[in-house]
Amino acid sequence: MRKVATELILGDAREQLQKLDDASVDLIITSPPYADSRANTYGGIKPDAYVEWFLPISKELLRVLKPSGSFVLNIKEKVVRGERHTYVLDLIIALRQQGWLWTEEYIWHKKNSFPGKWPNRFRDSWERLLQFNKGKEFNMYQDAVRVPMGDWAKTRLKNLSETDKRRDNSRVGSGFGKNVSKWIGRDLAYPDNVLHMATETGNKNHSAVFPEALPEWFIRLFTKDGDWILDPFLGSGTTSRVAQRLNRNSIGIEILEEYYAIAKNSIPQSYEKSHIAGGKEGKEKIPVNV
Amino acid sequence: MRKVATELILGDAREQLQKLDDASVDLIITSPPYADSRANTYGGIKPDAYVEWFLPISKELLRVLKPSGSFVLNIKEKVVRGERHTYVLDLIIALRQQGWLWTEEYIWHKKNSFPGKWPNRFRDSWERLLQFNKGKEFNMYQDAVRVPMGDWAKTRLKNLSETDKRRDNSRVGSGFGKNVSKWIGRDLAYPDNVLHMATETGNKNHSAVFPEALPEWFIRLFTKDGDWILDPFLGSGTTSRVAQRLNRNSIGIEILEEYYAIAKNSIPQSYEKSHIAGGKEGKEKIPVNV
DNA sequence: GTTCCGCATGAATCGATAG
DNA sequence: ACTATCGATTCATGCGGAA
Repeated sequence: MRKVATELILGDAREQLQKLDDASVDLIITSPPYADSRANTYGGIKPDAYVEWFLPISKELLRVLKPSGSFVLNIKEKVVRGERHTYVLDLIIALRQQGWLWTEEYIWHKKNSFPGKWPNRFRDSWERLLQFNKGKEFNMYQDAVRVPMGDWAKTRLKNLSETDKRRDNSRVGSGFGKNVSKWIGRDLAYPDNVLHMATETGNKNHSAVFPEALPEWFIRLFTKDGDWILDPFLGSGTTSRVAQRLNRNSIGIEILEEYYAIAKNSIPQSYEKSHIAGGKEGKEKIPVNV
Repeated sequence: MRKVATELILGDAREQLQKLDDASVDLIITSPPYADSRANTYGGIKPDAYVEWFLPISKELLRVLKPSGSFVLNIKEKVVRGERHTYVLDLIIALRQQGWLWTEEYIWHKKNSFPGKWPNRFRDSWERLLQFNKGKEFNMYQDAVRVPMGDWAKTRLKNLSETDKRRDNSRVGSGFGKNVSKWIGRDLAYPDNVLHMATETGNKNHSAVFPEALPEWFIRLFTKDGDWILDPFLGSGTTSRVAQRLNRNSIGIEILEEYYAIAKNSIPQSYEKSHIAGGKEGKEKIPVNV
């Protein structure tokens, strides 16, 4: 196993990003705090102020991303007074004005979305995965996500429509081998831009905003062995954990000590630079000579 | 079987909509020509001019829709020079300024999307279904679209967990037994806002922009027997056909004679008013006294 | 060792009540 | 009138203990 660096930084993304080198990261994938959510930890950004809050951060992201890299943003707008708020739409438009290209919008379909019943809407079971780039040319390793083994294949098999699921259930009685053979027969199919993945809820040791399969899919798709991955809102460390497992270098920034501790404790062999994390020698930049 | 009216109108939506009464329609569901497509019918609207083209139409739609009605817009932005164009986002923002409320965005996941392979993107297998309303109160018949529930319900009913009991105890006034009775015999759950529907291919003579299951779902959700449904871009008649089958009155407008003919021939017992379709007596409004 | 089943929990939203 | 808090609603998932 090759050695990779897994930098975990405790601090505010707006400050810590400034220490990173220009064009030094191959993939940015993150799930920033949504408007008004996680108010007790991240301060609860107001919907109307969301774009204004995010633009200085995305400006730094634009600087540190390599021209061949991609930026994947997991976000969803909040419902305010019965209406979907437009701050995510406004953000997309603002990011384009900042210099980003809005390449694609993937859909993350969460089957186990938050329950509830309301008179005017159903459960919201999807989120946006916005892909931005610096130019029209970027690295994409499509073959890496059609590997028929591993979590992705299992997820694809497990998460089908209700109709398919019923068929699957009825198939279970007649033997599991039938399912496997069906998958193997289709091993040349590329995926589409709708990802079916369940959230990992609190029954695990740590609660993460997205399941490991999600960053894994994009890491495989947009990076190769030894590349650098950045998550400026690391949370409990999902992105860094997956990056290390896939043999990619990574930098994770987390503002909240509690989450930072969870990330640090759950990631084996992480090479942390406490002098950077402590902010004592702010001039030093990473990643260099790790 | 009750008699319903199925008006099919040959003409330009911008003109024909003016003949409809104020607040006379319960549901508008349509799939307008996307930018740059159907160039020979509506002149191939350029992406940059799309909002400007659509607003006069949506203004009429706002007028003819009942306060309790919904407007469901099936639309998808085009990829221009490697980027997703923002005209759909711009349209949402513009429609809000016009007075519409952006209530919800449903995702239509097309399981059998058009195959293809590109160096920088996967198959686009989803489309937006934007729901707009005139106010926060509107008709919604959620029970009409319930789906089979997972088998968890059976086990859940056997024994209620401690948490369930605690949650039940916190309910104001309602007795414990009353709550349990709500679940007994129930095998239907409410759906979420991601719709999994395959496109209809092959076996039909005409190509429809959406499968019958799609308007059917929204017609069941937002209208009741005898309500009025409008599709200003009818195409080959899918919306009108489904509306008639579900015993709803409907008005369909189509500009292209070829599609109009297909719709007319494929819909049995349709009560057309040729003098309106021909535009000779433009003053007459429908639906009245049908 | 398997399979089965109980069980807690979650980027939520609405409407009523209170300040 | 306007904002803040709170209770009610609801279902897929995966862990862990039991069969």
